[in-house]
Amino acid sequence: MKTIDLEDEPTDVERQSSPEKRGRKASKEVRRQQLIEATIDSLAKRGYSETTMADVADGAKLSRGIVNFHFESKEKLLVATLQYMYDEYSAHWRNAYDKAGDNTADQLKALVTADFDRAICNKRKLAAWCAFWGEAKSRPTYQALSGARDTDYQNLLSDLCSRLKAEAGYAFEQQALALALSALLEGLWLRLMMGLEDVTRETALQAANEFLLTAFPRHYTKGASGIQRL
Amino acid sequence: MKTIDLEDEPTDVERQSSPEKRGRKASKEVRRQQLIEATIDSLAKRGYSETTMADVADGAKLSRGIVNFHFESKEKLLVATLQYMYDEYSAHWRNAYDKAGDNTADQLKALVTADFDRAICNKRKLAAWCAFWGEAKSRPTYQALSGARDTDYQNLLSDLCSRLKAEAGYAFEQQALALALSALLEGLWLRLMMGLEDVTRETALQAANEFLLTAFPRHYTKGASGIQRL
DNA sequence: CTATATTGAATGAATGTTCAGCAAATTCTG
DNA sequence: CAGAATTTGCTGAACATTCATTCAATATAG
Repeated sequence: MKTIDLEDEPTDVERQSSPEKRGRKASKEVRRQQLIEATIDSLAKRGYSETTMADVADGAKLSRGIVNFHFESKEKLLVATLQYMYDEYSAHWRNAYDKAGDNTADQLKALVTADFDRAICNKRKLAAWCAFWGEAKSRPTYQALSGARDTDYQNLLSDLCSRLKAEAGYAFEQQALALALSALLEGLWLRLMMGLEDVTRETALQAANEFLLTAFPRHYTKGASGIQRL
Repeated sequence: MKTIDLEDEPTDVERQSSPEKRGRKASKEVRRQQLIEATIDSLAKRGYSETTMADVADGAKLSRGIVNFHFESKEKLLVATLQYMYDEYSAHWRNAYDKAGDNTADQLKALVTADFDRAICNKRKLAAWCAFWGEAKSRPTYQALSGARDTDYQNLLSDLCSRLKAEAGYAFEQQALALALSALLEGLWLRLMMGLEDVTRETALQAANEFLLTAFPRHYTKGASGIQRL
């Protein structure tokens, strides 16, 4: 119970896929990707306000002027980074949804579980998300991309809640509950990021499951690991 | 349904209580307070990374060097601002709790309702909170104060959930549910701050109430305005 | 050899901090 | 109580630093 289970996955450049292209002269896309990863690192380590172009360049082990070459400006680098995280998150939940099968309860469970997957839910990424959240209000460019849970996601959640309600005749108001659910997920992310109390990926997922359990008692039951579909 | 109900309360210096001391020479405490309010304004308007000492000084309609005179540095100004918001929030929920009477269900409802009170839950304050959240991870100084919902609050929520469970024999796991509830509240704040979708103070409160309704069906029922204790 | 990617020093703008001086308030003094 | 002396709050120009951006020179791949 004492170890915080939010370790980062391997950091830095080891992530790079094509080792043949590591030296001087890598393709445009590889460099951009490399710089975006370095940006996420810096956002996580130093926060938005302390992330400098030099940090990013150093993190990527490249020279100072490199970022302005591949991205036009700091602003554009950050937008590209946010877009990358947005796309990754988006692809992740869509994939989880596609793999979940036809059962509505399974689909909802899959979406919730996916949110706490190591691949997206780790200190590094959460810290980067939060860095953008902090700036989103005053930067129109960020706003659309900052709420990871976008309109599509929200609509899907709402739809699933609606279907479960129809299936089992729950009394809740579907729209309010869907909002509650997505806010809960985001709130748990925030808690994980803060990393104060002993909130771990596991306890966060438990809390989310507890919500499903109480909101949809006719669909889920307590299982050995987490919840099961009835 | 189209107007966003998140207007700020009167901004700027009009908030000041003692109008006699408005000219040159105000007491140390009054000046500090004035500068803290200007800081919140700037955080809300420009975000953390764009908030400068000049902005704050201009916002307070005072000279450039004033902040370093009353606070030693920018860092200390920001810490004082965060501390102020923390104290205010803390006093607010404690007051709501004290006024709620002896009934546990009433107390929990009062805490939740207090969270969406105009006095704390408005664009200006939420934006300022979020600005700090974005920096909290990389600044140890902020961490303790950034989670507005601190240990005391969390313990109280947990305690209330526990009592309600004992009263009515709910099946939920008390700790997970308490975490879910406080994360839900923070998540709703985040949503309100982003201000994209038509999430208003009212719909946010509805979502929170929907949670109480589904989690504690033996304690609450749908009422004319929000929920009622049974 | 040509085109392209990369470097790193130079530049200039933005910004936190300092501080000598000024002005209002307060205390002292005759 | 008047006026001098002192304390206290405040100003804004000057300074130093940090940082994004530029670009001429250089290295590498094809």
